[in-house]
Amino acid sequence: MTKRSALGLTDALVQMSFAVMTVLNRVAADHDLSTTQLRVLGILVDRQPKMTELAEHLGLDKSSISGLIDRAQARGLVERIASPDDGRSVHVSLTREGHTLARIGGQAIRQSVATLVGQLDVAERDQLRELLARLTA
Amino acid sequence: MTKRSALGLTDALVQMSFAVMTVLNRVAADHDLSTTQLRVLGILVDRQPKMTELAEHLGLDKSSISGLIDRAQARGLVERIASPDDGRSVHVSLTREGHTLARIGGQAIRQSVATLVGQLDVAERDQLRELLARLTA
DNA sequence: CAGGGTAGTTGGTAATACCAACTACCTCAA
DNA sequence: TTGAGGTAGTTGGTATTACCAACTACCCTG
Repeated sequence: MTKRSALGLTDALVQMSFAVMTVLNRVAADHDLSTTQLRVLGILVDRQPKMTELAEHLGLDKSSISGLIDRAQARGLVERIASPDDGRSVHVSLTREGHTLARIGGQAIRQSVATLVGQLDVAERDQLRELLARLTA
Repeated sequence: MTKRSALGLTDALVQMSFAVMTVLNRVAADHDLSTTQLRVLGILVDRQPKMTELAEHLGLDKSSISGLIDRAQARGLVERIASPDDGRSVHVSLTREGHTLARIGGQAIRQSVATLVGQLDVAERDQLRELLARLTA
């Protein structure tokens, strides 16, 4: 039975996740963003999804996206672009400023998370990366 | 090689954390709780901290705790207990119902997270658990 | 025993996220 | 081709979360 290690693994994963979320939260707050907004920026770096696609990606209701994008747009971070194919659809796209902030935020996250994993040597990090990659696959 | 793994580790950790938070969120919602409330229950399982200690533990402002505990108390999940030592302090304690919900929630989390790590075999889980344990240490 | 510090609450604000209802648009079938 | 039904997004209303600043009640020290 794997019961003992399974229990410990869950706790470790949850604890780890809170640590990561704390980092994300802090990085976001440093730039006057919420974690969700920072996440949106990260998503938009290489995509211009429709509102609904963004909602699915984030696991949020589409009505939550409207306000989120409203605020980001008011700050000049994103643009709404009418779909040429479908008069109902709106694509969301980073502005130049949004791209800059996404890049800065990404760097800050990488740096902070790097601190988190600083305990591990290179081989262990590689091991961890591979194990995690297997999970999300 | 090195560059790819360095970038990939952060991304994998962040993605994993969102996956875990989604699980926690869903489990909490299943019992009409927020993630924070579920977390509070988890903390209180083996402690009766003061409000301020709880705030520190959660990384929240003490004023945020008041409302949180207000709502949990209104639902009969926790009790405020005046400190015998200090007339200003209040200890927070799970009620019997709160304990039950904490236990049920913990099981649900373990089960859902177990699904997340289902891709890994026993040896890999053990490896992952050890690596994560190293991080939080 | 007065003055300064600490614990917790209150009030006010903004953001997040939900649901339900709505508008505008699209598509398909009669 | 037109109208019925579905889809995309917004709006309005509500609850929660979390913050800060101001407040009350209490503790401790000089």
